[in-house]
Amino acid sequence: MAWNGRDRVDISEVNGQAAAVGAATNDSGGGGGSLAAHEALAVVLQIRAGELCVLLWRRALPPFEGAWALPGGRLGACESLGSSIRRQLAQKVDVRDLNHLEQLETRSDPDRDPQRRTLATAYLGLVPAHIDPVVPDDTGWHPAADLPPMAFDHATFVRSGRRRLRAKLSYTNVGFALAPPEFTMSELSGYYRAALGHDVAATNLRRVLIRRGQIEETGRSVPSGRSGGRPAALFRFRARELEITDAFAVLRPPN
Amino acid sequence: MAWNGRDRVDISEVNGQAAAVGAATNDSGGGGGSLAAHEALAVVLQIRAGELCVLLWRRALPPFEGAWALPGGRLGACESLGSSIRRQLAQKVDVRDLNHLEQLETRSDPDRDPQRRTLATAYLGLVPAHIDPVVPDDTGWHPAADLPPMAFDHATFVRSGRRRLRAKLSYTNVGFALAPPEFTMSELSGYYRAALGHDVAATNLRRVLIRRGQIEETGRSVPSGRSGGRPAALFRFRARELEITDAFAVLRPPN
DNA sequence: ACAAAAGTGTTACGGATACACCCATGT
DNA sequence: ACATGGGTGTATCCGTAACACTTTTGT
Repeated sequence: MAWNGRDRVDISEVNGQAAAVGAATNDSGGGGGSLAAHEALAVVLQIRAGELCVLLWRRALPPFEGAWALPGGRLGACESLGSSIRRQLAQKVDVRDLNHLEQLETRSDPDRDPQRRTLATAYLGLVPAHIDPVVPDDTGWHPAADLPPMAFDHATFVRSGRRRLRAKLSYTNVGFALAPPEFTMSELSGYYRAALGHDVAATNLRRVLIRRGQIEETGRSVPSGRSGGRPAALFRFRARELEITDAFAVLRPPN
Repeated sequence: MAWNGRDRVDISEVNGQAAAVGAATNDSGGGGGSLAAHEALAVVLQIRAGELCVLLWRRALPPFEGAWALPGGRLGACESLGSSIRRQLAQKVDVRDLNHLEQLETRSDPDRDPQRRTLATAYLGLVPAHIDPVVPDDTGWHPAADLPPMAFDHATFVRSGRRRLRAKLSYTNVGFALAPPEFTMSELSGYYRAALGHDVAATNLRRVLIRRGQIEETGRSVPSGRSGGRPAALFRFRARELEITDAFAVLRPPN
């Protein structure tokens, strides 16, 4: 079946002049469109004690009483989703030192919240390893690989964030968002190991990241520990913004 | 500053029992949260005449009168964003033969729509090259690399969709969504060339895709044209669902 | 026979991994 | 001296790009 005139008016009503009057009332009914609650959530990840952890808070009230949930909450009337999640992380869990924040995805299943229709847009936030934010009592870090019982569809957001981080570690410089300002190569390979879930040889990691221009030597080094060993050189990431350093290696343009 | 009790109640109000009564009224005001209009949009791409094209319709009314816009519209009360955009593409522009549909991103800038607060979630839809949907008069295909004047932030969604397609061509089997059920290797390399924006040698493309198990020979071939030449073998994609066929080649697990 | 288009074989090369070996320090 | 951990050099391997060559058809 082809398009009919009436449907197209739909679009004009939304973005056009017609929407200016009475929009809030005539929308809530049928298929024409509805106003829905919208919340911003964050999958905040940090490497803690050699393990990739996610920040969760424990719900005290139903639904999902006692289950763990992602920090976040309702979108304000005059803010974007990005600034909303930044504000809420700062206010509610005292997380201000995100080195990186990016949008993950939006879930819209009508039944995802049993109480009322709520859309949720999740963000991936990364906290560098040297920061230890003071979080509320009901809030804590949990291994991202071994989640406690989670509320709503929040577990799927966490898995999505983990996947995103793992993928980006291999073709971008996101590492900067996991590491402190300066680090040794064995520390860095520890962060990579925790995030990727498998061993990463420090010696080759160094070459890969230097070849790509992601890291550089600071010139300084840390003294060796009590068991001896050569002092480790200190490195830093050259950029503090996300960059794609290894655009896909296949189907690349001819010379 | 650390968390204070009042803020946390926010979250509970949203997802908890407190929200059951009076939510629609007490939300629209301050920073506590608001109900917003939400629309689903689609960046529908197809290779047409050797060029990557996007489906747009021309706005007849302000705002952005005369500018081109992505198809889509308001989210219905009882549908998810994915089913909403499928419905609207079928109803409004008669596009039913999407081989692939995936979410791109959600934009929430309060000023993105000058008339009223509207969030938009864009999807990437791919139509195979052998289909020619009957679209309304005000709707047409435009080269994705050379967009006409676009309404709202829609141009940024198109660029985002193009980037996504290009990236996924190199590490997934999305090609299946651009190509007809059967194709010759030179046809396929034409689709890749159009989508990637640079030459793709058919001879190597074949080896790459066969090595990865993406395509296989059908056993049949097409007769050569009037200018002669060896008949071309016909291939097909082995899967019709998105698969990651080349997980990132670096920082891979040790043997 | 010749031109045209498809397909195959072979080489070259870029980039990563693996691993042996060398360096700097503490005890 | 020797143990310990960091750093360098080098061999190897994997997969793709490039390109010459062969195959199959039409005129």
